[in-house]
Amino acid sequence: MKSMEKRESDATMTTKRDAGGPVSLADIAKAADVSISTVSRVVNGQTHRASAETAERVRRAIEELGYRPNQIGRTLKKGKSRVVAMLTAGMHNPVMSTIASSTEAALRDAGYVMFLCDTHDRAELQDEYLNAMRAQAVEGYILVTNIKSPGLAEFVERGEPMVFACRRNPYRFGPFVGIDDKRAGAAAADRLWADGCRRTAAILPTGSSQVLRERVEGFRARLAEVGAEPPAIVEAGVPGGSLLEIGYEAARRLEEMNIHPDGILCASDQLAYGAHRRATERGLRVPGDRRLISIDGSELNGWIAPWLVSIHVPYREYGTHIVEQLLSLWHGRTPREILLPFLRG
Amino acid sequence: MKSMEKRESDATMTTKRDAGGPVSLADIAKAADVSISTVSRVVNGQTHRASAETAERVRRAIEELGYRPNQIGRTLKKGKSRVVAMLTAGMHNPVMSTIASSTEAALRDAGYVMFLCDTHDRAELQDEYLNAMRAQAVEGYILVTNIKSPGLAEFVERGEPMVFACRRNPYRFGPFVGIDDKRAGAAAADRLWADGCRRTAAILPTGSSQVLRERVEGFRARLAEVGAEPPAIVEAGVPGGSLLEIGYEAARRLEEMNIHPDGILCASDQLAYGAHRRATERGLRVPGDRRLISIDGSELNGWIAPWLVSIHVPYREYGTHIVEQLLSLWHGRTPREILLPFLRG
DNA sequence: CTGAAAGCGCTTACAG
DNA sequence: CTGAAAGCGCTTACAG
Repeated sequence: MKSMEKRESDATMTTKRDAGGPVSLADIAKAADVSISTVSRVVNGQTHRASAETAERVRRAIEELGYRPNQIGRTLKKGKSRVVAMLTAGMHNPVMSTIASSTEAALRDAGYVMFLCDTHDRAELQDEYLNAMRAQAVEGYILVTNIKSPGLAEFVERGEPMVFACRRNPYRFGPFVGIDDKRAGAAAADRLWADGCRRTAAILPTGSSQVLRERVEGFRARLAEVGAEPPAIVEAGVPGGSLLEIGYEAARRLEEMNIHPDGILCASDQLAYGAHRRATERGLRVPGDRRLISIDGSELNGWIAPWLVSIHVPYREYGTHIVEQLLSLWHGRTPREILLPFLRG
Repeated sequence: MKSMEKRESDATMTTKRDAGGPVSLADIAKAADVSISTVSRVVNGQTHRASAETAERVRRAIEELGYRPNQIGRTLKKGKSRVVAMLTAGMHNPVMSTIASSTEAALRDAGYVMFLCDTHDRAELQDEYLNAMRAQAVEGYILVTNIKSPGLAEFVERGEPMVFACRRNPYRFGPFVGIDDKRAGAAAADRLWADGCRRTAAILPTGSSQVLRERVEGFRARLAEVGAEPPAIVEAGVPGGSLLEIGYEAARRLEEMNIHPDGILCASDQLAYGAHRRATERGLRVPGDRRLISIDGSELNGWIAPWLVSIHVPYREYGTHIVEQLLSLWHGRTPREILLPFLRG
C-alpha cells in the first residue's frame, strides 16, 4: 500500500516536470523510484532483467515524461554512433543526388542516420570533412568521390570502413558499388554501330574521373573489335563550367577540328544535353543527322530528351548495395566489388 | 636539462603509440606531461592560459599523435553539437536537392555539419526523424517539408530552433525562406497576357502544398485584375507518380474537358516537362500553338527545354539565408520571413 | 531482480 | 600558469 501511494505521488511530480528541458535516464529513475541501471535495462529491452511490475512502472514514467534516450551519451559509452557519413563530389550533379537519396533511405531502413558532405571535388574539403566525420565518431564512410588526398590515404591506411560508389578507392582494391563502365561503353558502341553510324566520336570532360574514361575506353575498344574507324575522342573543359557547358564546348571543338560525326558517345547525360544544344544550334537534326548516346539514363530523358538514347545505370539501387557492403565490412567479411547490371538504351 | 630529456623520451613513446586507436586528450596529456585541463585549454585556443613553452609542447604532442578532439565528448559536456538536421520532403525533386546542397555549403562555412533526412512527405517518417535528430542533440532543424504531424506540433510547441524553406511552418508564423509565390504567379500571368494568350489554364498536383497553390492563386488573381477570362485550373494526381507524370496527366485531362488553352501556367518545371510531352504528342507546337510557363527556373531549361519560359527562383541562395536565420534564432532575435526576389522568365 | 560504481572524452569552475 | 575534480547521459560488469 505504501509503495502504491508513493508511485502516485511520483506520477504527479513527473507531470509537473513535463515542461522542463530534456529528460534524462536519471529523471526516469527518480520518477519510477528505481535505479538508473534498471531504467537503462528496460529502455534497452532487457525486459527479463527486471520484474514485470518494475518494467511497467518504468515504461509508464518514460511515457509520461516523454523520455528519448540521448544518443550522445550512448555513443560516448559504447563507441558506436549509428551514424554514417556520405561524402559526395558534388550534389549539383543529379547522379550524385540520386545516389545520396537512395543511400539515405537504405541507411534509415538499417537504423542509421546520415551526414551529408559535399566535397566539391576538392582535396582540402574532402580531408576537412573526413576529419570532421571522424570527430563525430561515425561508424562508416560512403564515398562518391575519390580524389587523392593525404586524409583519404590515411583513412585507407587505418582501415576505416569505407564503401566507394561510382568511383573506386584510388589507393587499393576495396568495397565498391557501380557498373562495369567499359562494358557500358561497349554497349553504346554496339548501339551506334547497329544504328549505322560510321563516323563516331566520344566526348568527356578534361581531367574527368576514371568512370567516364572507362566508358570511353570501352567504347573505343569495341569499335576496334567490330572493325570501325576509331572514334574521335575529345576532352573539353570549361573553367568553372557545368557538364552541360562542357558538352556544348566539346561539340563545338569537334566542328573546329572539322570532324562531323554521325554518332557521338557522351560519357554522361548532362554532356549529351550540352552537345545536343550545339547540334541544334548548327541546324543538325538529332537523331536524323547525328545520333547522340549517353550513359546514365535519367528519368528525365524520356520526357524532355526523346532524341537521346541513354544506357540506364540503376543509381536508385546503389543505396541498398552500398549499405549491404557497409554491413558486410562491419561484420568483418572480405570486401568485394558489386557491379550492377545496366540497361541497354 | 632534465625536462628536455624527458620531453625527448616522451616523443619517442608517442611515436610508437601512433599505431593505436583514437587518441584522446588524456593521451596528449601524458605525452606532453601536463594535465588534461591544460591540453584542453590549448586545444581550444586559450593560449594565454598556458605558458608559451607548455603550449608549444602540447601542440607538438598533438601533431605527433594526430589528435583530433572527439566531438561526442565535447557535445555531451557542452550540450552543443555543431550539428544541424535538414528534413526534406523528397530528395528526388531537383528543387529539394538544390536547396539541400546550398544549405550544406552554408552550414559548412558556419562550422556546422548536416544530417540529411528524407521524409518522403510522410508524417510518421517525419516524426521518426525529428525524434532521431533530437536524440542526436542537433542544434537546429531546417525543414523543407511541412506535413502536420504530432511530432512537428510538439517541436513547434517546445520552441525548437527551426527554419522552414519553401513551405511555411504549418502551425504558426516563424522563420521562413522562400519567395512570394503569389507574386510569382502574378508575374507568370503578366507574361502570358503580354504574349497574347487569352485562353489560359493552370495545372498543379492534387493535394499539393501551399507553395504551388499560391502560385496558381496569384496567377488567377492577376488575370482577373487585367480583365482576362479566368484560367481553367486543373489538379491532377497519379498514384505514386512523379511531377512529370502529373504534368502529363493534367494536360491530358484538359483535353478531356475539351479545354484547349493557348497558355498554361505549370506550377513547377517538372510539371511543365510533363505537359510539354503531352502537347507534342498531340501535335501542338510549343510555344507556337501553346505557351508553357512555369516557376522554378532550373538551369537545365535553357539547355533542353528552350520552349519553356520559367520564372527563376534562387534556390541556390536559399542555403545562405537559411543558415543566417538559424544563427539569428540562436542569438534570440525575433524570427521573420525572408522573401527572396525571383527573376521574371 | 536490482543498484552502486566506473568510465567513455570532454569542459569548466575552482583552488592553488 | 597549472591541475584535481565534478559531471554531461549513458552502459555494463560486478556485487548483492
